[in-house]
Amino acid sequence: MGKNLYITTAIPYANAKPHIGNALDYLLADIWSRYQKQNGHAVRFQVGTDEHGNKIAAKAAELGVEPKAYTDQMYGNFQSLMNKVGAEYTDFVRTTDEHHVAAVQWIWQKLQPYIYKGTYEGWYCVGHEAFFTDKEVEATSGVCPDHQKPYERVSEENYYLRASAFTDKVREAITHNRMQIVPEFRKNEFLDLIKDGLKDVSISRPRKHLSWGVPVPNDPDQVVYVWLDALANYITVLGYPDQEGWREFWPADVQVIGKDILRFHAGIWPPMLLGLELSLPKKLLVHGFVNVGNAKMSKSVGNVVDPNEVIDQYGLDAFRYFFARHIPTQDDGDFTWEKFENAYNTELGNDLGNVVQRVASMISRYQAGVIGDAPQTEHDMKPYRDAMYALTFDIALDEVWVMVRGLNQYLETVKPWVIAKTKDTDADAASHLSEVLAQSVGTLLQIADLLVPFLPDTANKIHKIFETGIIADQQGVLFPKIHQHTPDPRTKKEA
RNA sequence: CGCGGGGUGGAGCAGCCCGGUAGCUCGGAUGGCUCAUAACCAUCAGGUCGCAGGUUCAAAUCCUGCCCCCGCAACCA
Repeated sequence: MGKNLYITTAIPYANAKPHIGNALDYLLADIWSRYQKQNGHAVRFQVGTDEHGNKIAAKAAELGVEPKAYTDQMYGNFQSLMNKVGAEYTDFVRTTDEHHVAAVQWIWQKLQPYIYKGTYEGWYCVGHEAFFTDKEVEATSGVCPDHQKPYERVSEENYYLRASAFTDKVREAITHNRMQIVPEFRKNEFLDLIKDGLKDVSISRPRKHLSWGVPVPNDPDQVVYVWLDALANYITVLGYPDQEGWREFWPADVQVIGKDILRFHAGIWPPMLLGLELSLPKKLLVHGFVNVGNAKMSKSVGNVVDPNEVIDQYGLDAFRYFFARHIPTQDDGDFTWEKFENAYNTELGNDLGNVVQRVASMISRYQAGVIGDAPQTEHDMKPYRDAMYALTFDIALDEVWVMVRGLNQYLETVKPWVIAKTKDTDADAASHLSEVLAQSVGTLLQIADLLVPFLPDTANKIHKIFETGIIADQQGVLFPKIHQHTPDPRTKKEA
């Protein structure tokens, strides 16, 4: 058995419905997790929701309920999305969990040597109850466009975390990949960002400006800033600091995040960990955004794609397939219904589904469903394994499809249907045919193994069909054609 | 002069580091086959490899200048 592994996903802010970006987090983490489990490792897989902060409080007030009551009804949306994308998570954390809150306060105490009180000064809008950057203030000529009031110069007392003290250690860890930022260009971006050193970060707010959050220990006027609170989830969910077991899983092997939150995970999180005398995570996997028709997804444009809709129409495995292979693991990707449906029909249907069908069908027809001995096939798995290790899941799937194509080409070369014509009169032909078909089954079973992390249901179905040595009854074909968004070739001919 | 990535046949990409047949997937055309989900297999379609120079026997690949696009730079998944 392998060692214990730990993977995390960003915890989304629970003030909105989950979207495709969240789904991507869960999917990538789940692929990695299933792959590791397949290879005999024990994997702990964290997910959760971030439930503190002004936006939550404001939304709750708007609805006339308590903040906690509000998040109680919101977090389930995320949980159901995780389940819907098939994420086999092991731990679900809410930042309003009692243990998490207590642990954050414990962490605050432990970090005391690196915490000091300072003054934050900036442009404040009373209507927003929030500070604005110089740039924003300048762009609006000093007047808040939403409230038609001038920004006020306000200073407030904050606690600060002395992140600057850890600049050298953090930079060194990133540079030498002890905390590896994947992909490399994100690493370089971040190193450039901190070339003048890490900045100390404000980690609290006066209660009058932030009412809904973890109270700062021993200071009733201050509330813990949400990022410190949120980042801590990765260890509190393991039971840190008081429950047994967390040491077996920390440091995390992979932390999956979106590109927008890299600087918190590379600039605040490591100083926190170092202050707590904990190891840094081994890898940060930074994925990009999903565009729709090359445009940014946004509610106002109305081009938001709901992952639930995709899954409901095409099935879970089709969803996982497209977002794993056609949205590059480490960069932005593009979704359109046409692209999706094309990939579904051609790659899943014509390539994979069809080749499974044709092999199964030949065995049923020529050998009454008896497979014979499926030999261990000897395809080169290294490119696939390398891609998985490099966290380029899209490339790994490319490799699987090389095998799928290869099998179709193999069949075309040996022509089992030709051999079958003489098998009744030629004993050699019969055994040759059996050998060829068994060989094909061997390849399909291997393909199924490689698909386990990506298309668990499909992999399982393929196994079911062939594993007993006799072709099982098939419940229809694997990926039946769907033409909702693309022309149907069967009707096109008539035109 | 902020840092970085990129401009390759209709679309999306690889190749460039280690110069010398321009490759892959999808789409299109033709042919083959009939085991299969109107599928599969083969071949072809001939693209100034952003522009202009330079180095070289030879450059998509190295050097210089220019044009254009994008990411980060700013608490946008």
